[in-house]
Amino acid sequence: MVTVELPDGSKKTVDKGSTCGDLAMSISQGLFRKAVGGLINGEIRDLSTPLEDQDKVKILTAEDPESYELLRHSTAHVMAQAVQRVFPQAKIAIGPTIQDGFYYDFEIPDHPLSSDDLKAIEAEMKKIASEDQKLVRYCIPDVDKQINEFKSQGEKFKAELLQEHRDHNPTLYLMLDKEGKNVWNDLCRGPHLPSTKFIKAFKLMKVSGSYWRGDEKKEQLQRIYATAWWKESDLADYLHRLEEAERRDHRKLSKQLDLFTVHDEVGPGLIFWHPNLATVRAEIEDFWREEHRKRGYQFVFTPHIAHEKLYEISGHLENYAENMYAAMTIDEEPYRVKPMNCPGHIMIYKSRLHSYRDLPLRFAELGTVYRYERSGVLHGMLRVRGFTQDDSHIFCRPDQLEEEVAGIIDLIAFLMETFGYKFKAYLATKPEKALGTDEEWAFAIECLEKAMKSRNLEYEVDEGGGAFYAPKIDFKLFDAIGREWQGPTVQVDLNLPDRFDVTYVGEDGNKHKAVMVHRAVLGSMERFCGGLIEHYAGAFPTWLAPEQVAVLPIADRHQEYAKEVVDSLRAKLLRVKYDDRSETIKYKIREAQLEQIPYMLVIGDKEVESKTVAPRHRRSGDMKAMPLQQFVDEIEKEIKERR
RNA sequence: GCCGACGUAGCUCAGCGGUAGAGCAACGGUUUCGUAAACCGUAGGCCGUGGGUUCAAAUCCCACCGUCGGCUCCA
Repeated sequence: MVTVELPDGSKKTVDKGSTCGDLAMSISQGLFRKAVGGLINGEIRDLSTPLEDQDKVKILTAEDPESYELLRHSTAHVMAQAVQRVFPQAKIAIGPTIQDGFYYDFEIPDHPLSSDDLKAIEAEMKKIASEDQKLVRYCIPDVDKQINEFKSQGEKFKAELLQEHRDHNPTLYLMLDKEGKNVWNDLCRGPHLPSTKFIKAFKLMKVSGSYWRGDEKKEQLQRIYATAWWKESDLADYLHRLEEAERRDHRKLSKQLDLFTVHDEVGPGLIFWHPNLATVRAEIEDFWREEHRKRGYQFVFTPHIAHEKLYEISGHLENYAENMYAAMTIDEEPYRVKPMNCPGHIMIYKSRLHSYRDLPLRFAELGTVYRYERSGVLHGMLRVRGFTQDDSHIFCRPDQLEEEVAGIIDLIAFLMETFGYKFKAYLATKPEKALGTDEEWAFAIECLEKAMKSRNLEYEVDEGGGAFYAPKIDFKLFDAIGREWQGPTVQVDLNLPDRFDVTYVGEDGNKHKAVMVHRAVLGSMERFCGGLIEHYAGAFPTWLAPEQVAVLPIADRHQEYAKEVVDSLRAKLLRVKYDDRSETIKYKIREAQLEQIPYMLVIGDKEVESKTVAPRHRRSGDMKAMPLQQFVDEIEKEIKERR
């Protein structure tokens, strides 16, 4: 007999050799019918897994979030089987689960997959699901024999994987039909659903290229992305979420709201900010400068090109050359367009000697840099070749590091909250290949951790995730619809202070190496604003809105007073659109609404007579008429509070 | 860079071997109107670029450029 512990803490004793499924059955038949797997000691396992004494077991059903792993992974196998039914020449590679779904990579010689193929594969998958195939775990008794079998089937990828995993108790998952005949199998660690009958709601999403093991030098494969859910309604919800994301796409909104363009004549990845988006950016930059000035930052400007010597010293030519544009020759000397702002800030620091009393120095710049990105990765404003970083470099003494990092965390938290982003922090520690001594890494990481703790900032540790030159804190942002964005970063540079000999004179009269912190809060104006467009779905809060108020006279006779209203609003520095065209009020409202202008002021006979305005909010609609001054007070308050 | 899809009017799209189309926007009139589309008219295109096939190419083929979805990388 073995005794296991259930999630509620109770104990249950079952026969030796009982499986997770047996346990479910012993609890209730209903549970057994719904059971798709087990969570044994925190690990997701097959329902057929034999239980050991003292195991902590939870029976997984479709109700448990962990069960998606089983569903999607098994659906991936069903898809692979279907692909090989439709294309017998297809060879299978790997098929992991990912966020919201899974993919599977195939090599299908001389047949690029089309959307019609996807339909055919999907139809075949439905068939397999209804065949109620059993998924059965099978330990490979003779690895060499199995490798040879894979090879004879032409499954070279599986053979290669098995060879690699030969010492890790490799398993196959067999798929058995009603008669118990093995109709398909895949080298797989599992776990899986007991049967394909649970697979009901799935959809193949798209095909793309990929490489075997993500290596461009290896075979080019075709990847099918797909999603799977327990219920049709969940699938429908998911597809709806995708539509919502598409509706918010910053490139699409840019066309509707006239925000930015790129031009063939200029080049890909180079952004033109139209007046509307430039207004948003200018507001963000003003806000940014204000918050930095409050926190003791000093603003600097640095040149856009520099002699190659600078990047030789910084090491960028050595480590970063593939992202830098080719040198241009000026007076027979090689110059480069700047890919980063740090060397420039160091030049300013090094222009004179610094006493320990001078520190910390916090240099900040909205610094525009240019980096070569391969053509295939460019994406609207989110991935471009020229962009402006909200860059800052803090030079301080080791004893000041913790406090400086804490100050940065405060700034980050304040800015992100203002924009309505939720965030999560990750501490990235020393990678295998790294510069700097163990002591330097340990000290920097300790300071980062202490700073986060002092601010009660929760964080996860990303072991070995640091840059080769720096331990760092990375922030992930979560937008209005829960999507993840790369956010602020704080890095303690363990490289450049050495390369540039960045020092200060200490109390003892000797030179000491300064600590250099690199940080970006918004990241780049391009990516941040692109993300904001999607976050707000184009409806910028009033303080950012390109136009804050639309003044809409109903008929021509109202124009005189409407113009007065416009002038007094403009005198308050509000951004006002005046629509005096001879269109109906319905039409003017519709247009202002589509332009996402926060407030519309309708001016008709009543307003002219009583010297009021009738505001309409883009979301909440018609408001009560009020004196102009009252409206001004309210909107000014809203703007000041950056709501 | 690689794999796949796609480039037709400012925008959204139809046309897919035989004289370039629609709606919206723009422009000109008429209308003077109370909370998401008044009416009439005008203009707008080397059908991404360059080659080829054909009596004839937006349409078929090739190359290039760009965009999109991925691979990879990252602010």
